[in-house]
Amino acid sequence: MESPDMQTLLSFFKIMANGSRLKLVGVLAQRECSVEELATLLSLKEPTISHHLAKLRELGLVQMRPDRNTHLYCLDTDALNTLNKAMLTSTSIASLTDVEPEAWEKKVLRTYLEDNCLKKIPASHKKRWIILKWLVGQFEPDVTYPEKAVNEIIQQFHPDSATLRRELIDYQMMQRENGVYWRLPEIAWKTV
Amino acid sequence: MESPDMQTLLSFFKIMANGSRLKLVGVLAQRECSVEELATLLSLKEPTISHHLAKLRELGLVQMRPDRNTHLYCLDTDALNTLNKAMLTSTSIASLTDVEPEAWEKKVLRTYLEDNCLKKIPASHKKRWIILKWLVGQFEPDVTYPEKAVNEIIQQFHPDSATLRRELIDYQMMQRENGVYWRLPEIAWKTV
DNA sequence: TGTCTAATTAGAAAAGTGTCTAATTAGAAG
DNA sequence: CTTCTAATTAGACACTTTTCTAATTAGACA
Repeated sequence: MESPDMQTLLSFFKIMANGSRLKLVGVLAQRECSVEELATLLSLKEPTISHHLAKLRELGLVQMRPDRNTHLYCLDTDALNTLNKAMLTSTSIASLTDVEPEAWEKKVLRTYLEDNCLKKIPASHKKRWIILKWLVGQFEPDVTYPEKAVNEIIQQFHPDSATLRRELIDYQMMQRENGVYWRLPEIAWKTV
Repeated sequence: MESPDMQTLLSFFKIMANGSRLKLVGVLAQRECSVEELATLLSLKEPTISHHLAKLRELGLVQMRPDRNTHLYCLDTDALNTLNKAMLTSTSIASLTDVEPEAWEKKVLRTYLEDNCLKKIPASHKKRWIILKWLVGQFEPDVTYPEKAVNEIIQQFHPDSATLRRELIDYQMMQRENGVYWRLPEIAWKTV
């Protein structure tokens, strides 16, 4: 099924997000009306009605046909139903969003790393998790490192290797046994 | 089925009629996020995100739970689906509109009648139809009137009884045969 | 307890929107 | 052809909304 793009959906909401236009749609769902008649029904001036009708027409929601000396407007029920149906299921909404999903992690890394060195250990849990994720990436998988090697690698980036080493264990990104350390698969890490 | 009232529907549209909020919904449909994270993803400042989230919360579309030192927001998918479904079928829209359906006719009558007299015969088709509808109401149903009587009745309201009499026939609100006139049932009238 | 961090609130500037009046256009009817 | 009517367009004004910065609050952690 074809799902509407972000822009169409947004236009639809913007057009409908107005009491007067909503009333217009309501009246026109029931019968054809001239601009003058609509103006009377809604207690607004003709130009205001024209303006709203033009917006509704942008989306193809109403149609106009000339009749004698008036313009008769009516609702295009099919167009309304199409827009309405195609509209938001939570799944289709999700697919609309084209934000860079890793923007957040990148920003945290940019904030805390400079010249490939860790400026500071983040205080907050989530940020620390991201930094540790990056740090554990400095170790090869399926390789065991004696503690000394671990410290040396960490110290390339930050002097406090003791804290960071302990945190890697804490977050279950690495494991220690018999004095040697190794990387754990991502599936084992503590969730953020 | 319960259908939403005009006000709820309008609020819903207003809340959704904004690109930033639409993106927020999109992101939160996929996963929980903190305010700071959302700000990064959308390239906006935290207060702006807070502001939008507050609006989404008004409608119950998102929920918040505190976690460590952050607030995690997520989409209430059920609420979204409920609002979405309950929303506009063209029939439910029609039922929302509480405009006085006869406001138009009343206004035309008010415009052309004064002290129970017809100030002027409307030029336009639709308005003339409304005036004639009122005029024909001055005759009893199932009664035949000779032409002289018809003229006298019409002249109570307007001097040009000839034109108005002819129009009543034209619009098929009255019929004439063998020099007498009578009202036709509304079903027979020419449609406006 | 005090410090730090994330979130919220307050308030202001800028952009957008709804409605009006006045002017113009298009078309019907004499 | 001219006149009249309904609709539209143009332009102005008020109100609302979005976003920002600065200030405040609430809560975690040392």
